[in-house]
Amino acid sequence: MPAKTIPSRNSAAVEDYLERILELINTKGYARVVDIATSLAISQASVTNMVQRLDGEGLLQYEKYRGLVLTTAGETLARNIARRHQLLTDFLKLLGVDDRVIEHDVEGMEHHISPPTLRAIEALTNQLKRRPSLRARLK
Amino acid sequence: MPAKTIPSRNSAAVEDYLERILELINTKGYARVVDIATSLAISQASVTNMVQRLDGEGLLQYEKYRGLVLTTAGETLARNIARRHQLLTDFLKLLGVDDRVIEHDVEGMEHHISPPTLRAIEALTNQLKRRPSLRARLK
DNA sequence: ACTCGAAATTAGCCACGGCTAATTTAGTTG
DNA sequence: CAACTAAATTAGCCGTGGCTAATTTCGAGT
Repeated sequence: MPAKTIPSRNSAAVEDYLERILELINTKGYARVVDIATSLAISQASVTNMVQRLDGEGLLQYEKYRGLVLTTAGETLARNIARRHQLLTDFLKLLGVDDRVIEHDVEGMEHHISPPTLRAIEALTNQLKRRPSLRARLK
Repeated sequence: MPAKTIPSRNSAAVEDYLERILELINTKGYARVVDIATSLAISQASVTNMVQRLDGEGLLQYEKYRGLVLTTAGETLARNIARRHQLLTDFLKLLGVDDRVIEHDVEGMEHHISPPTLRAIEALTNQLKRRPSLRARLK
């Protein structure tokens, strides 16, 4: 059995990067530094920096000037982040929150929702989906 | 009409400080640097620093070695923050999330919930309160 | 009034995650 | 195949918000 990876809490920034990288790979087939930078509205230099860090943390494999791919660990993590993002978006959508506000708030809060809380919100969302009368009462 | 205050986005840190300061004032009648530090689990030096900044931003009045009081602006802001915190806590409580998890998650996410989202969650919470059968379905 | 300990402050440091400017690389194109 | 341009990288900077260590202030008690 190989050495365990140190837990190393993932910062909100790390999660944001992974989320966008996965999204780019899913939609374009690859994630270049310039695309990540544009998507996150930050400079290419900042992206290069972070990508090197994520490589060091084993979340992606990166070759200078060549490109990057997510590792298994990185992809698994990114998928979980994306799923959490989608769940929160669906939830707020059901509550009738405006799309712009949803986007803004989810981007902020998603990094702070633990698995148990997420499961609870998921259960609630599912109930809400099959109770249009209840949803109507929320306006 | 006096000069308008510059919007100046309040950081999560600023909100945390104001929240604790109001809580201390409400429970002990005053908020000393040492109490704020203990409550936030950070050093007294960090608190002194931030308190000076909050004074500069007009959220509290601070006199070296003497103490501090919230300004009207600071108190109003702190009350809104506290209310948002309570609302989120109540909501997750109704969902059956564990108290420890609630505390942790609310502390993280509270700073990212905008007023419209908060209102939507409030409305939902109120419906949930009068539907024990629905609540039961969430377990 | 003095002393002494707790509280507060200052000075100087650090990591994070941004930035710009300058440089290097790679790929396309004439 | 040489040159040009877009992409990427490096170097060096900045603000935020923590920290420790050293110093200063305050106030209580003898």
